[in-house]
Amino acid sequence: MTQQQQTRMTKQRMVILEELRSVHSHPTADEVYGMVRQRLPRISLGTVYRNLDLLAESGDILKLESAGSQKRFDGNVTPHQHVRCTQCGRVGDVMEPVRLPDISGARAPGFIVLSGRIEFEGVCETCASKN
Amino acid sequence: MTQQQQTRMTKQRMVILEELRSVHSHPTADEVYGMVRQRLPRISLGTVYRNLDLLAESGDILKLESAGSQKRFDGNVTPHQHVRCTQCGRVGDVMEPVRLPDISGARAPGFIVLSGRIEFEGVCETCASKN
DNA sequence: GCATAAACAGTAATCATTACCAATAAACAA
DNA sequence: TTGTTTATTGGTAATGATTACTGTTTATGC
Ligand SMILES: [Mn+2]
Ligand SMILES: [Mn+2]
Ligand SMILES: [Zn+2]
Ligand SMILES: [Zn+2]
Repeated sequence: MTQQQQTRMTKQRMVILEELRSVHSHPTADEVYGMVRQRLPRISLGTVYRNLDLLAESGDILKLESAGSQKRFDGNVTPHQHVRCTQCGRVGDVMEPVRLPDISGARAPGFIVLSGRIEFEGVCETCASKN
Repeated sequence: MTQQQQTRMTKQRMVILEELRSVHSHPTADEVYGMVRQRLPRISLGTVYRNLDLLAESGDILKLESAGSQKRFDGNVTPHQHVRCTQCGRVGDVMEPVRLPDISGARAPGFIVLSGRIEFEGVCETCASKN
């Protein structure tokens, strides 16, 4: 019988969660580091990474996956869809979600398909104004 | 009048393209390197990366956006959908594609939504048998 | 308070990808 | 065929994001 590992609510973890919930910007780990450092100037980047992973694992935040580039985090765990700017990688929330059609027909040899989601691409205002 | 930059069909570029077209496995750059090295033992990893990018830019191959720490490449450029194994990151092709609904209603403040695609997740045979 | 071990700060290591550069070889005209 | 041009190469160093390590700190329960 393995002892259930305790998790402690540290000041660092608390602040990371609060900061992430206070924005809609889907920041990267490095951006979270910048935000949190205003309140905890001595926090280390490693602590930010560790807690972002732990918070994602416990379901308190979302870890947004995308190939290659750096990962982004979301304090809003209610189901919603995302757009990614193809130029800078920024992520935004999609209002009026597009309903995902029935997935059950999707066959992929050698795979068991479990879920599907719609992934949007576009351009953010900042990048659009640069063109 | 800037002179249009020439592109040369080198042995390396040719073999990378051929090898990528000969498989359905959506290999990573490192896996392509392994495949190509059987025919060109002296090729460098940098050359593989460079050519994969050039081939993707010219539309001869696809650079997949799907999540994971490494990017994956596809020699099949005809439109199709992908599943990604959540355990190992392997990518497979989806037969009987699920039709993407009209996305023109998708609004995202601060973004111009340009496209959408369905991203599938699941488990590959290899990982499934390990459970 | 005191003991325990989860979590921390600081730092080194890893992994994927890019950048650099002198040497090589496609492409093309003579 | 030979020569000229310069895109591309192999080898290697550098970068950027993330993870691992380690001695110290601190949240938590008694
Ligand atoms: Mn969001
Ligand atoms: Mn494919
Ligand atoms: Zn942008
Ligand atoms: Zn798998």
